[in-house]
Amino acid sequence: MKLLELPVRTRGVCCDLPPAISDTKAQRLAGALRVLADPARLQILDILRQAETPVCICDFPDRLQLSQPTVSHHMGKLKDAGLVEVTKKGIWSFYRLRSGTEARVQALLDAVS
Amino acid sequence: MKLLELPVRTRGVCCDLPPAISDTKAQRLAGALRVLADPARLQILDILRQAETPVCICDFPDRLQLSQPTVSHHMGKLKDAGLVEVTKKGIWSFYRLRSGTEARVQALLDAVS
DNA sequence: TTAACGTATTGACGGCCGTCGATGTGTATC
DNA sequence: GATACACATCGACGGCCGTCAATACGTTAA
Repeated sequence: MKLLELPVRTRGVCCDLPPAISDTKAQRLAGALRVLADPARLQILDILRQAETPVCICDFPDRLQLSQPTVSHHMGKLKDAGLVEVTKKGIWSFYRLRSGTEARVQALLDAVS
Repeated sequence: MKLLELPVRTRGVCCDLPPAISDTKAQRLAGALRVLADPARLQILDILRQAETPVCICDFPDRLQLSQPTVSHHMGKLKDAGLVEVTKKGIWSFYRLRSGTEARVQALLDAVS
Protein backbone atom coordinates (compact mmCIF):
# COMPACT_ATOMS: atom_id res chain seq x y z
CA MET A 1 0.00 0.00 0.00
CA LYS A 2 1.29 3.41 -0.95
CA LEU A 3 1.63 6.12 1.65
CA LEU A 4 0.30 9.56 0.93
CA GLU A 5 2.89 11.17 3.18
CA LEU A 6 5.09 13.48 1.18
CA PRO A 7 8.84 13.33 1.85
CA VAL A 8 10.51 16.35 3.41
CA ARG A 9 12.91 17.96 0.96
CA THR A 10 15.69 20.50 1.10
CA ARG A 11 16.24 23.17 -1.51
CA GLY A 12 19.01 22.42 -3.95
CA VAL A 13 19.35 18.84 -2.80
CA CYS A 14 18.22 15.97 -4.99
CA CYS A 15 17.89 12.38 -3.87
CA ASP A 16 19.09 9.18 -5.46
CA LEU A 17 16.38 6.97 -6.78
CA PRO A 18 16.27 3.20 -6.31
CA PRO A 19 17.62 1.12 -9.21
CA ALA A 20 14.96 0.29 -11.78
CA ILE A 21 14.78 -1.57 -15.04
CA SER A 22 18.11 -1.40 -16.86
CA ASP A 23 18.40 0.84 -19.88
CA THR A 24 18.80 -2.10 -22.23
CA LYS A 25 15.79 -3.92 -20.81
CA ALA A 26 13.72 -0.75 -20.96
CA GLN A 27 14.62 -0.38 -24.61
CA ARG A 28 13.71 -3.99 -25.33
CA LEU A 29 10.33 -3.57 -23.68
CA ALA A 30 9.69 -0.26 -25.40
CA GLY A 31 10.52 -1.83 -28.73
CA ALA A 32 8.14 -4.70 -28.13
CA LEU A 33 5.40 -2.29 -27.15
CA ARG A 34 6.01 -0.06 -30.15
CA VAL A 35 5.27 -2.98 -32.45
CA LEU A 36 1.85 -3.29 -30.87
CA ALA A 37 1.17 0.46 -30.71
CA ASP A 38 -0.38 0.64 -34.15
CA PRO A 39 -4.10 0.36 -35.02
CA ALA A 40 -3.53 -1.70 -38.16
CA ARG A 41 -1.31 -4.21 -36.41
CA LEU A 42 -3.73 -4.54 -33.52
CA GLN A 43 -6.54 -5.32 -35.95
CA ILE A 44 -4.38 -7.84 -37.78
CA LEU A 45 -3.60 -9.60 -34.51
CA ASP A 46 -7.25 -9.58 -33.50
CA ILE A 47 -8.31 -11.10 -36.81
CA LEU A 48 -5.64 -13.78 -36.63
CA ARG A 49 -6.72 -14.51 -33.09
CA GLN A 50 -10.28 -15.21 -34.22
CA ALA A 51 -9.32 -17.20 -37.30
CA GLU A 52 -9.49 -20.96 -37.12
CA THR A 53 -7.16 -21.43 -40.06
CA PRO A 54 -4.18 -19.40 -41.28
CA VAL A 55 -5.28 -16.27 -43.12
CA CYS A 56 -4.12 -15.21 -46.57
CA ILE A 57 -2.46 -11.82 -46.48
CA CYS A 58 -4.29 -10.91 -49.68
CA ASP A 59 -7.51 -10.47 -47.70
CA PHE A 60 -6.16 -7.69 -45.49
CA PRO A 61 -5.77 -4.68 -47.82
CA ASP A 62 -9.51 -4.50 -48.41
CA ARG A 63 -10.32 -5.12 -44.77
CA LEU A 64 -7.92 -2.51 -43.41
CA GLN A 65 -8.31 -0.02 -46.25
CA LEU A 66 -4.56 -0.04 -46.73
CA SER A 67 -2.38 -0.69 -49.75
CA GLN A 68 -0.77 -4.07 -50.33
CA PRO A 69 2.78 -2.84 -49.58
CA THR A 70 1.62 -1.28 -46.33
CA VAL A 71 -0.01 -4.50 -45.19
CA SER A 72 3.11 -6.42 -46.12
CA HIS A 73 5.14 -3.93 -44.11
CA HIS A 74 2.99 -4.42 -41.01
CA MET A 75 3.14 -8.20 -41.35
CA GLY A 76 6.91 -7.99 -41.56
CA LYS A 77 7.04 -6.06 -38.30
CA LEU A 78 4.82 -8.60 -36.58
CA LYS A 79 6.95 -11.43 -37.94
CA ASP A 80 10.21 -9.82 -36.86
CA ALA A 81 8.74 -9.38 -33.40
CA GLY A 82 7.98 -13.10 -33.31
CA LEU A 83 4.26 -12.57 -33.00
CA VAL A 84 3.15 -14.26 -36.21
CA GLU A 85 4.32 -17.08 -38.47
CA VAL A 86 3.97 -17.49 -42.19
CA THR A 87 3.43 -20.48 -44.46
CA LYS A 88 3.76 -20.04 -48.20
CA LYS A 89 1.74 -22.18 -50.57
CA GLY A 90 1.93 -21.42 -54.24
CA ILE A 91 1.52 -17.73 -54.75
CA TRP A 92 -0.20 -17.19 -51.42
CA SER A 93 1.18 -16.37 -47.97
CA PHE A 94 -0.85 -17.57 -45.02
CA TYR A 95 -0.26 -15.99 -41.64
CA ARG A 96 -1.15 -17.20 -38.17
CA LEU A 97 -0.41 -16.27 -34.56
CA ARG A 98 2.66 -17.98 -33.14
CA SER A 99 1.87 -20.52 -30.47
CA GLY A 100 2.00 -18.82 -27.11
CA THR A 101 1.40 -15.43 -28.62
CA GLU A 102 -2.34 -15.56 -28.29
CA ALA A 103 -2.34 -15.53 -24.51
CA ARG A 104 0.21 -12.69 -24.44
CA VAL A 105 -1.78 -10.62 -26.90
CA GLN A 106 -4.95 -11.24 -24.96
CA ALA A 107 -3.27 -10.25 -21.70
CA LEU A 108 -2.00 -7.11 -23.35
CA LEU A 109 -5.36 -6.03 -24.63
CA ASP A 110 -6.90 -6.77 -21.26
CA ALA A 111 -4.23 -4.77 -19.45
CA VAL A 112 -4.82 -1.71 -21.58
CA SER A 113 -8.55 -1.67 -22.12
CA MET B 1 -6.87 -24.72 -30.99
CA LYS B 2 -5.67 -23.49 -34.36
CA LEU B 3 -5.69 -25.75 -37.38
CA LEU B 4 -2.68 -25.94 -39.64
CA GLU B 5 -4.84 -26.71 -42.65
CA LEU B 6 -4.47 -24.04 -45.26
CA PRO B 7 -7.63 -22.75 -46.95
CA VAL B 8 -8.09 -23.45 -50.65
CA ARG B 9 -7.99 -20.25 -52.64
CA THR B 10 -8.88 -19.13 -56.14
CA ARG B 11 -6.83 -16.75 -58.19
CA GLY B 12 -8.24 -13.26 -58.34
CA VAL B 13 -10.72 -13.88 -55.55
CA CYS B 14 -10.28 -12.37 -52.12
CA CYS B 15 -12.29 -13.33 -49.06
CA ASP B 16 -14.04 -11.20 -46.48
CA LEU B 17 -12.50 -11.26 -43.05
CA PRO B 18 -14.47 -11.54 -39.82
CA PRO B 19 -15.20 -8.26 -38.03
CA ALA B 20 -12.48 -7.31 -35.58
CA ILE B 21 -11.79 -4.47 -33.20
CA SER B 22 -13.37 -1.26 -34.47
CA ASP B 23 -11.13 1.41 -35.92
CA THR B 24 -11.83 3.77 -33.04
CA LYS B 25 -11.11 1.14 -30.42
CA ALA B 26 -7.94 0.11 -32.22
CA GLN B 27 -6.80 3.71 -32.18
CA ARG B 28 -7.57 4.02 -28.49
CA LEU B 29 -5.57 0.92 -27.70
CA ALA B 30 -2.70 1.96 -29.92
CA GLY B 31 -2.61 5.33 -28.23
CA ALA B 32 -2.50 3.77 -24.78
CA LEU B 33 0.30 1.46 -25.86
CA ARG B 34 2.27 4.28 -27.47
CA VAL B 35 2.43 6.05 -24.11
CA LEU B 36 4.16 3.02 -22.66
CA ALA B 37 6.40 2.39 -25.66
CA ASP B 38 9.20 4.61 -24.41
CA PRO B 39 12.22 3.55 -22.31
CA ALA B 40 12.19 6.66 -20.13
CA ARG B 41 8.49 6.36 -19.30
CA LEU B 42 8.87 2.66 -18.53
CA GLN B 43 11.66 3.43 -16.09
CA ILE B 44 9.63 6.20 -14.49
CA LEU B 45 6.72 3.82 -13.97
CA ASP B 46 9.01 1.15 -12.56
CA ILE B 47 10.54 3.59 -10.07
CA LEU B 48 7.14 4.88 -8.99
CA ARG B 49 6.00 1.30 -8.59
CA GLN B 50 8.81 0.58 -6.13
CA ALA B 51 8.51 3.81 -4.20
CA GLU B 52 6.70 3.76 -0.89
CA THR B 53 6.04 7.48 -0.93
CA PRO B 54 5.37 9.91 -3.80
CA VAL B 55 8.54 10.82 -5.66
CA CYS B 56 9.73 14.33 -6.39
CA ILE B 57 10.14 14.89 -10.10
CA CYS B 58 13.38 16.74 -9.43
CA ASP B 59 15.12 13.42 -8.78
CA PHE B 60 14.49 12.03 -12.26
CA PRO B 61 16.70 14.10 -14.58
CA ASP B 62 19.87 12.77 -12.94
CA ARG B 63 18.55 9.25 -12.76
CA LEU B 64 17.42 9.11 -16.40
CA GLN B 65 20.21 11.28 -17.80
CA LEU B 66 17.62 13.53 -19.37
CA SER B 67 17.01 17.25 -19.18
CA GLN B 68 14.39 18.71 -16.86
CA PRO B 69 12.04 19.74 -19.69
CA THR B 70 12.20 16.25 -21.17
CA VAL B 71 11.33 14.62 -17.85
CA SER B 72 8.48 17.07 -17.42
CA HIS B 73 7.29 16.18 -20.90
CA HIS B 74 7.24 12.46 -20.12
CA MET B 75 5.44 13.02 -16.83
CA GLY B 76 2.83 15.04 -18.67
CA LYS B 77 2.21 12.17 -21.06
CA LEU B 78 1.85 9.71 -18.19
CA LYS B 79 -0.50 12.09 -16.41
CA ASP B 80 -2.64 12.66 -19.50
CA ALA B 81 -2.88 8.89 -19.92
CA GLY B 82 -4.19 8.64 -16.37
CA LEU B 83 -1.29 6.51 -15.21
CA VAL B 84 0.14 8.86 -12.58
CA GLU B 85 -1.09 11.52 -10.20
CA VAL B 86 0.65 14.63 -8.93
CA THR B 87 0.58 16.48 -5.62
CA LYS B 88 2.21 19.89 -5.37
CA LYS B 89 3.74 21.05 -2.12
CA GLY B 90 5.63 24.30 -2.10
CA ILE B 91 7.99 24.33 -5.04
CA TRP B 92 8.01 20.59 -5.44
CA SER B 93 5.85 18.23 -7.48
CA PHE B 94 5.44 14.73 -6.13
CA TYR B 95 4.26 11.98 -8.45
CA ARG B 96 2.80 8.59 -7.70
CA LEU B 97 1.08 5.78 -9.58
CA ARG B 98 -2.68 6.12 -9.78
CA SER B 99 -4.52 3.52 -7.79
CA GLY B 100 -5.25 0.57 -10.03
CA THR B 101 -2.49 1.45 -12.41
CA GLU B 102 0.10 -0.73 -10.73
CA ALA B 103 -1.65 -3.98 -11.55
CA ARG B 104 -2.28 -2.90 -15.14
CA VAL B 105 1.33 -1.89 -15.68
CA GLN B 106 2.55 -5.11 -14.14
CA ALA B 107 0.24 -7.16 -16.35
CA LEU B 108 1.46 -5.27 -19.37
CA LEU B 109 5.11 -5.84 -18.64
CA ASP B 110 4.44 -9.50 -17.96
CA ALA B 111 2.59 -9.85 -21.24
CA VAL B 112 5.48 -8.38 -23.19
CA SER B 113 8.56 -9.72 -21.49
C1' DT C 1 7.14 -18.95 -73.49
C1' DT C 2 4.12 -15.58 -72.34
C1' DA C 3 0.85 -13.50 -69.40
C1' DA C 4 -1.40 -12.83 -65.05
C1' DC C 5 -1.39 -12.95 -60.24
C1' DG C 6 0.39 -12.51 -55.23
C1' DT C 7 4.01 -10.89 -52.46
C1' DA C 8 8.02 -8.52 -50.82
C1' DT C 9 11.19 -4.73 -51.40
C1' DT C 10 12.69 -0.10 -52.56
C1' DG C 11 12.54 4.88 -52.52
C1' DA C 12 10.31 8.90 -51.31
C1' DC C 13 7.23 11.77 -48.84
C1' DG C 14 4.81 13.64 -44.67
C1' DG C 15 3.76 13.60 -40.00
C1' DC C 16 4.61 12.42 -35.34
C1' DC C 17 7.62 12.42 -31.35
C1' DG C 18 11.68 12.65 -28.23
C1' DT C 19 14.98 15.99 -27.04
C1' DC C 20 16.89 20.33 -25.49
C1' DG C 21 17.67 25.52 -24.81
C1' DA C 22 15.17 29.41 -23.68
C1' DT C 23 11.52 31.44 -21.37
C1' DG C 24 7.66 32.22 -18.14
C1' DT C 25 5.32 31.33 -13.67
C1' DG C 26 5.01 30.39 -8.99
C1' DT C 27 7.14 29.76 -4.36
C1' DA C 28 10.32 30.26 -0.72
C1' DT C 29 14.44 32.53 1.28
C1' DC C 30 17.25 36.59 2.26
C1' DG D 1 11.79 43.87 -3.28
C1' DA D 2 15.42 40.85 -4.89
C1' DT D 3 17.27 36.50 -5.55
C1' DA D 4 17.24 31.52 -6.03
C1' DC D 5 14.96 27.41 -6.90
C1' DA D 6 11.53 23.95 -9.02
C1' DC D 7 8.51 23.24 -12.59
C1' DA D 8 5.91 23.71 -16.90
C1' DT D 9 5.56 25.49 -21.51
C1' DC D 10 7.24 26.98 -26.02
C1' DG D 11 9.87 26.72 -30.29
C1' DA D 12 12.92 24.32 -32.98
C1' DC D 13 15.59 20.56 -34.54
C1' DG D 14 16.43 15.63 -35.90
C1' DG D 15 15.10 11.05 -36.35
C1' DC D 16 11.77 7.49 -36.65
C1' DC D 17 7.72 5.52 -38.83
C1' DG D 18 3.40 4.78 -41.52
C1' DT D 19 2.04 5.22 -46.13
C1' DC D 20 2.00 4.55 -51.08
C1' DA D 21 3.67 4.17 -56.14
C1' DA D 22 6.88 1.76 -58.59
C1' DT D 23 9.51 -2.15 -59.10
C1' DA D 24 11.36 -6.84 -58.72
C1' DC D 25 10.70 -11.70 -57.76
C1' DG D 26 8.43 -16.05 -57.72
C1' DT D 27 4.49 -18.98 -59.05
C1' DT D 28 0.77 -20.58 -61.76
C1' DA D 29 -2.18 -20.66 -65.78
C1' DA D 30 -2.76 -20.36 -70.76
